[in-house]
Amino acid sequence: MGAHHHHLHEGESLREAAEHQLKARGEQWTEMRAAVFEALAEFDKPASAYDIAEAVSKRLDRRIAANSVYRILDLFVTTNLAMRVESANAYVANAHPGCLHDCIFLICDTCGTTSHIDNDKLSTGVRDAAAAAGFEAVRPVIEVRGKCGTCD
Amino acid sequence: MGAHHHHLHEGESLREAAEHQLKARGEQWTEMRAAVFEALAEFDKPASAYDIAEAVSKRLDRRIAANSVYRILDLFVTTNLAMRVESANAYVANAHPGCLHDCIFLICDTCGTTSHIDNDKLSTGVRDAAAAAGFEAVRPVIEVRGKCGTCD
DNA sequence: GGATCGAATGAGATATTGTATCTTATAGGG
DNA sequence: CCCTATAAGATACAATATCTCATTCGATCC
Repeated sequence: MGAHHHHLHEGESLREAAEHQLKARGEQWTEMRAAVFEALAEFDKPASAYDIAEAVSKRLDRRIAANSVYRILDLFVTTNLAMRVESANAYVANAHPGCLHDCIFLICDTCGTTSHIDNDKLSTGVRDAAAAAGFEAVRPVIEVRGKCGTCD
Repeated sequence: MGAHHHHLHEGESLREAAEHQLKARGEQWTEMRAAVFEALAEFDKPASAYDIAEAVSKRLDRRIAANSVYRILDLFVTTNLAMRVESANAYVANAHPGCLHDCIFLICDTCGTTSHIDNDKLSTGVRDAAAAAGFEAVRPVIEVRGKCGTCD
């Protein structure tokens, strides 16, 4: 388990935290970005860009193209408002946008539910192991496919 | 670095090791599978299924469809003859097919070259952290994006 | 006010990656 | 030699990702 505690935002307060974080990076908090973030945050599983495009299209009652969503998701990932789950080709909202971690995703192959844990000892270990091999780690990807507690 | 040493196969001897390993699993070593394995082993970077389809098409001088390649790659992954690099949607041949590890990929974002290390302490740590969160780890995915020694 | 510039988004095409289904070929066991 | 199971071919399609160019909208400057 991560040995530390975050204030986990949810609902309105999460949206506000995200807005604040994005603005702090000198980026705009537009209607479109708000819609993408809120749609993303409402999914209880990692959502693909197309899932989000569909959700946002409903929300705004007009068709939103995938490329717009990809652009915004890329921005969210670089500003730590969202994370990409590589092994699922999908995205999740970051519940504590202000806080930077190498996070570890646990993805249930049965129900698709994904949780994430932080473990600085492990992620540091991965970075160190890379460094020992002469490799400069920029972005560790640590994901575990398996079975969650409720699917046992 | 991994704290242990494998006999790393290469060229003909790697092909033979792969053939042996596949047969030991009760699977056939067909011309097609051999062609896919050899094409895969010749790439110095992770290869996509379509890259491989193209290479095999040249090698056999007839068009090989992607789905055949996917079928064979899936087989190779389940029999540990190859591994999938999730963050690159690509595959690499396993240089020591008889030996089972949770491996750690180091993928250079500059040149694409990918190496892999084994570190049982880390992969066990990841599995344990998952277990501590009530999650049954089946397949850890540990990959590091960054910059390799020669691209510094 | 109008000209201009840059950031954000729209529109659509296209590229890439992955699956499903149905048919045909072929290897091995009776 | 025939039967069956496995492998591979053919084709269509679905899902994911990127590219190019056009448009919109503020902000700024004149």
